[in-house]
Amino acid sequence: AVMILRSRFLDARRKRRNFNKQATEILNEYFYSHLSNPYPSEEAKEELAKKCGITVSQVSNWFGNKRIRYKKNIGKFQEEANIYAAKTAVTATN
Amino acid sequence: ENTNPGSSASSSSVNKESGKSGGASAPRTRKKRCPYSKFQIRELEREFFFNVYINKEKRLQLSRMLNLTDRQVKIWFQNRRMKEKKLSRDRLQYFSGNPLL
DNA sequence: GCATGATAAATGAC
DNA sequence: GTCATTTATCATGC
Repeated sequence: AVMILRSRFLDARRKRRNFNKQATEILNEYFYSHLSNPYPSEEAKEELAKKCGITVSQVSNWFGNKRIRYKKNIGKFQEEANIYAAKTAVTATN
Repeated sequence: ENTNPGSSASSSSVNKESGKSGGASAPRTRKKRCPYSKFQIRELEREFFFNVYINKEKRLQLSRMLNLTDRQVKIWFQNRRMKEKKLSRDRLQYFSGNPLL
């Protein structure tokens, strides 16, 4: 009985909701500006979580998914990579 | 419902890689993740309910019953403890008026 | 129909 | 042992 309730709690949490566009922007900006080492520290994760309005676990999930999906098909993310590369370049010059 | 390498008679299959022997052994590919059956999960959860840490004796017994390696059972308990810890953190957030979510 | 977030096996650092 | 992670799988959004 206890385990049933427990599994209910888990399954309920698994109902997924997409992040808002601003949060995705922030996460992608960090990812593509640290493409050589896309492993944010614990402090960086907390800061990203606060800025995005999500939990640290959700930040870890996002980076885990992003790293492997990027590695598996770099070509598919090339356009996206260029966009954020240009974006960070602009902010750097300003 | 399950094509697990453990569900039935097929005993001698996948694992074994004990090879640490003479040098040239291949890069030993990572074992492909195979989800466990409902029966296996039920028995693992049942034991986890009694004690979060499993001793070697029960581990071997359970691994034979479920057709898993003792290493798989050991790792399952490790992951299960981490899962329980995360659940505790989530419950804390849930009951402490956190404006997240 | 895939994109996406979360979870479940499996590895490795420490 | 913990714990961040990789990888595949699951469940949902759209």
